Amino acid sequence: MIQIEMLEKYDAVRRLYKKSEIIFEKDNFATHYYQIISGTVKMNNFNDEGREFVQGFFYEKQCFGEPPLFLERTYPANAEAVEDSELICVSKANFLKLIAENPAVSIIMIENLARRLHYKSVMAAEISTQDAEHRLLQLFDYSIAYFNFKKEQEGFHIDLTRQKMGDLTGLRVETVIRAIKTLEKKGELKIVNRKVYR
Amino acid sequence: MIQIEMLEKYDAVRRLYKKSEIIFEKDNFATHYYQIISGTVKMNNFNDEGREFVQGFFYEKQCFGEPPLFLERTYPANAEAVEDSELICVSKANFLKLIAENPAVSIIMIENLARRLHYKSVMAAEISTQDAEHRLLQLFDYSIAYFNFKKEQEGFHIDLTRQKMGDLTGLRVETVIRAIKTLEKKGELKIVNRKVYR
DNA sequence: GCATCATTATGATGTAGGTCATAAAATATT
DNA sequence: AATATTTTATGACCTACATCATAATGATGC
Repeated sequence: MIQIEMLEKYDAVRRLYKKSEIIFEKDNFATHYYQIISGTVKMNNFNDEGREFVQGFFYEKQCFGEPPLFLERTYPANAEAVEDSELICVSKANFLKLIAENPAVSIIMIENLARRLHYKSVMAAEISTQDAEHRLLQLFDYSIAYFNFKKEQEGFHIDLTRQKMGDLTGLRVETVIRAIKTLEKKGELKIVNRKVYR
Repeated sequence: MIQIEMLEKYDAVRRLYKKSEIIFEKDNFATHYYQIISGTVKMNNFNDEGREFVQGFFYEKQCFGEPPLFLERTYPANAEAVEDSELICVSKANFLKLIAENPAVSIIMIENLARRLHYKSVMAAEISTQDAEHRLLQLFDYSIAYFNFKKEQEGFHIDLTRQKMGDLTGLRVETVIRAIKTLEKKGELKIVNRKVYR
């Protein structure tokens, strides 16, 4: 999102996080801006029974967890490294200074927040009123547009495990497995070698 | 959000919308920035069976539907006047010009988007993994902080009909009615004269 | 090359919340 | 004041998805 050179002018610090390491936790106050240099990060919530819901996955060059920096609020979810990852972070004060001093960055930040809000609006409507199959198709079509899924012979390869699909749609693995099989029969997608193509 | 005088410098136009009138529809391209002078607006989606999901209610001085203006995307939901309302709107081109020329407005826009993204993150996790009672309590607590609900003797008056509570949480009216009665028994809220207090 | 763990898979059973029907109370409209 | 509409309410029944059990397949590590 933001140029690394720019972040470095505001005393950015690099740090390595190991797979499964927690970056920040729900209900804590936001103290830093985080951007991914390499690796993958997910933001998630757990309900009272320990069931996980994934707010989203974040990849190289993307930032995450900024909203609370702009509000007097805590994080709405946890952030965890999905694989070994290198992050670059800037303190809240420096980050707000960076934004204030660089209007061009504000615009980037607006576009970024707008994109995420758009995704959440679409998925919120799906999750609350649509059935399992519909939710999954929506997730796939959205993921194709947002993540860097590759077009192969069979179509776009939806590079997510059944479990992750469930975590992103609020469904259980078994339901996902059954739903995508039905969708295959209906011709909405293809399953080749256990991989899902749309 | 944005000062009316500022909007007028960019050729803002005022317009009255009658109760139930549609302001814009899902899947259309965004052409204007909208801000409420008076009245109430809701953004909603309908699933295949015509069931409604309310993305949010918007009141005086608030704006809505900006994300697609910053992206090359269509609206993720419809916007409808809940009561007779007066809106002020600015064309997309003028709005982007306004943002570019007024860095202070960018910051306001960032805070605004951040707040809505925060709300959606909290509700997404609730809706996808938590039970009816939990979802409703979360909605109430969030609404108290965001909307202008008043503190009365019995507590904060949750000024939403059962139907609206359902539309915002993806639950049916009957489920809402039953859940809030159980919550009253559990002492989580009070119901006096059919009004809900928390 | 074997052990461990993650992922995909399938069947049986359970349950929260949806659906449908019906009605009383409150509010809006004429 | 009479009528229509909306909101709150309750009971009976139904269904989509969750849960639990069990296993085969594939990936990762030592």
